[in-house]
Amino acid sequence: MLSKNAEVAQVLEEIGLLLDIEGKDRFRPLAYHRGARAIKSLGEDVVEVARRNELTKIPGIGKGLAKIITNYIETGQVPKLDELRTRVPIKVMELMAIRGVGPRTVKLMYDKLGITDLESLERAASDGSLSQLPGLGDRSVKQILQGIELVRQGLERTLLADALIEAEKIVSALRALPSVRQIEVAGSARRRRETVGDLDILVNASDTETIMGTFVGLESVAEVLARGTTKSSVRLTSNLQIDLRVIPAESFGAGLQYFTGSVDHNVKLRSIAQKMGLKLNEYGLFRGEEKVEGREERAIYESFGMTWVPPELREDRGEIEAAQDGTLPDLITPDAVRGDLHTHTDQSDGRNTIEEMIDAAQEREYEYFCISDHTKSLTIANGMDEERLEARINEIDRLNESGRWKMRILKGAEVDILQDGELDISDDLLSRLDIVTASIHSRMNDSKRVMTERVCHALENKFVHILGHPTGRLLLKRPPFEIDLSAVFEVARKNNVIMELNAHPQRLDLNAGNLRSAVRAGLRIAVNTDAHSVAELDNMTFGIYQARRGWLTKDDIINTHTLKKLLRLIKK
DNA sequence: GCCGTTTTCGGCCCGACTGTTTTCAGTCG
Ligand SMILES: Nc1nc2c(ncn2[C@H]2C[C@H](O)[C@@H](COP(=O)(O)OP(=O)(O)OP(=O)(O)O)O2)c(=O)[nH]1
Ligand SMILES: [Mg+2]
Ligand SMILES: [Mg+2]
Ligand SMILES: [Zn+2]
Repeated sequence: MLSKNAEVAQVLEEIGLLLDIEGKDRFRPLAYHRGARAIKSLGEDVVEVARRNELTKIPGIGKGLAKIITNYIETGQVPKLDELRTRVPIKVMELMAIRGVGPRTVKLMYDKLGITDLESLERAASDGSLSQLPGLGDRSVKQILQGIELVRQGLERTLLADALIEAEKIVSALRALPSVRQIEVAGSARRRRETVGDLDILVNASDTETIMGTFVGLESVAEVLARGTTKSSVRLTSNLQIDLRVIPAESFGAGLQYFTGSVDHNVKLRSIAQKMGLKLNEYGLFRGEEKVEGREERAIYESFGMTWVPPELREDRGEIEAAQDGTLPDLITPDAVRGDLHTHTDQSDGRNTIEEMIDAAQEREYEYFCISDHTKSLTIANGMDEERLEARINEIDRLNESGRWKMRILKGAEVDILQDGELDISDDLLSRLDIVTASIHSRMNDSKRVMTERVCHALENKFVHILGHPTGRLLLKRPPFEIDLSAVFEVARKNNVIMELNAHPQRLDLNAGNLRSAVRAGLRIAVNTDAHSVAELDNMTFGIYQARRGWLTKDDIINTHTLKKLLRLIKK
């Protein structure tokens, strides 16, 4: 099951690959690849963007690609792709997914041996015919056979949260080496993308030999993909790929800039350098032979008359222009958070008691903390009925009165939005809560129109403060349900409802693109952990990462405000 | 196909590693 964005990206990707293979034009396929990347990292429903007629506002999408996308959304058809597939009947997506196999190899294999898919390639590799092709020796064939297996296993991306744990292990192993002066995680992990394709690690060191040796010799390494003097790659037993780049001190800033990406951000920056008669690469910024900058990443941006761009924004979505104008946002930082407005206890499906959760919140020096267990229709989560909710309200009153905690404990609930958009708890009881979060937990496959009406209706309930995980996505598992977010935003604005940024590493919902649109639509955001245990309170960090990717500032986020201001802002 | 304080035409980022190759094309970052 794919989201529309993923479908559209795949269409563009496949056209790009087929054009690559035809080899007629070097640059046209690049445009399709760039378009595919742009849609993949859009972080907003492409259907919505198309409906607003704003596809060509996306960098890399022009009239041509916009037409293909619109047509695909409206009819499900892509004549250009059908035509290409007829001319070049190759399953490019699966063949080119093999490491080491690119367009030239696919074309050669097709022309000489009629290879069109993994199966026919495997046969040719096994019966010896493949190694007869020019440029393909026994080593290549062996690598291809291994590659076929990996493709069949299905290469998934990895959740940022999981990847960062793995990164820390590798970083600490390498940091222990005496010749290592600096070491940084770069790539999409440094940009805090919610999922990463691999880990990219940059080292500043004098002695590259020992570094590379240690790196490829790490216990978790399953396969060494490349080993050079400045760059090596391995695949771990977990199948996660790690790229290591070693760069000398005087180039470390340029190396970090390069290795952080994104590709499109890099290409744009390098083009700007070019136009200024300069050259930017991972070793520095050069005027002719002379290195102008390189040690400090910041100085490279400043050389272009830009302010330093926070890695989370480096996606070529307007950040370069904003850096030139000096109008980059002052992004939210973790220390600005004053409380968590969505947490669970063992009253519903949480693991810890209410007191354990409050103690943990106190340790995090919060000023307020909302307990918001599930309500009755979520039976699978042991949701509370009115009676239990009322008892909970009284309990929190007593806890606040006890004076055991400096922090204010807010009375909340995560109330289920029913099939008809009504809530499963009476207004009477809702009125006694400080914070009401309304969430969809059922019937997520209903049509877009139904889902939109359902959510909008719930937001019109005058006791609802926050819409919980507004699109219901589960990363690597379930795409967002279909919903017209612009309509939701409009109703939310009218009714003073806040959008949640659910900080669970598998949700991060709203995502970056939608956060940006929500704020543009005049809404505020609550960054909430939805913690089901004490440990999960630390997921706030991932929420802040995503908020930064959504260009959010402190003021956009409701739980950076003091208790007093918070309560005033949520008032209907 | 995209895009614009050097252009609406004519450019399009730049470098490392591998294999099989006699000097580099292909692939990947
Ligand atoms: N200038 C330039 N830099 C590139 C290119 N490809 C990759 N890079 C840089 C920017 C990337 O962020 C960085 C790491 O490459 P990756 O392929 O791992 O991409 P990234 O980490 O951004 O995304 P990922 O989550 O791994 O798919 O290397 C390129 O074609 N040109
Ligand atoms: Mg990467
Ligand atoms: Mg990489
Ligand atoms: Zn919840």
